[in-house]
Amino acid sequence: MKNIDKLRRAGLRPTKQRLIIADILLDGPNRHFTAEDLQDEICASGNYMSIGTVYNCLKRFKNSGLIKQVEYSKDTAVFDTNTAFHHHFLNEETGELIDIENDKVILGKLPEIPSGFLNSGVDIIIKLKKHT
Amino acid sequence: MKNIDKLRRAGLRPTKQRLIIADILLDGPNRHFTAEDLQDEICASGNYMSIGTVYNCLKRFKNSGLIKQVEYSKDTAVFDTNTAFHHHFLNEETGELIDIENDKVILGKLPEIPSGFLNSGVDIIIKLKKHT
DNA sequence: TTTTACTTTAAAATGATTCTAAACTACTTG
DNA sequence: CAAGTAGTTTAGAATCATTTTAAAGTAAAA
Repeated sequence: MKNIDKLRRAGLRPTKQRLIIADILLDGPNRHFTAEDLQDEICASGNYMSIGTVYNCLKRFKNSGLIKQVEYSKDTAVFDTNTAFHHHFLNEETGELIDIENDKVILGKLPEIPSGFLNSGVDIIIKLKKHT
Repeated sequence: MKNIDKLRRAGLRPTKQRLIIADILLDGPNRHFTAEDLQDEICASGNYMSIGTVYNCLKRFKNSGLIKQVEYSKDTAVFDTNTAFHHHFLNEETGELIDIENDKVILGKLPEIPSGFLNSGVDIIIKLKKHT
């Protein structure tokens, strides 16, 4: 599907800026990135976009389900083009994330959910350090 | 053990400020809190401490293993007096965290660890929404 | 077209956290 | 205990990611 249609289908007006971002994010392989990473790529592709617009587009892409945001990053927001339910390895030294497909993990036992609540998703992070 | 000894044992010089914080954090039941929460409690206890000192003490308490920091909080750093290995429920509406003791969760299957690395810890977050 | 609503922009504002340099204090050594 | 020194606290400035603002621009609707 063309990116302009992905945007329309997601309920986003296909502006020049959103198409530039869609072309970068929605075609290639999955990746993790920050707003600044993306702005650099936009520059590298010969375009320009204010950082405010980058943030604004990322928020809308996320709210429309075109991308996800990684929940457990400290200082800087990290986004993820993999919108499937999945988990992550986290390289503690570099901060690099690696996807773990959902079927690679099985939870054998879960705690009782507090009454009045529903489980609305489980995030698993496996931290990695270099083997000595 | 007295808090002054907990500080000494952790390798921290027991200053007036660190003792105030130790008295608040290390005696009662486990809790999750931000730097600002703690500063409010310090005020409520009739003391005063600059926010810089609060942050500085929290960093040192954390590095000394007296407290932990919760890894997956977005805007504001959240600390945890529970230093045992454990997981969390996250109330998505309020941001409230609830501890999950480690033995309440069993991982039945784990993905293969990337070569050259070691698993250095698994964090599990179970997100909660209100039951309808 | 003309209008209307939504977007983009630069720049200012915000909010959490860290840094700075000076004043202070706990511990060490003589 | 006296004096030194190394670590600590402080207010305030600085930083950094992110959001807001208000004006100018643009896509879709009428």
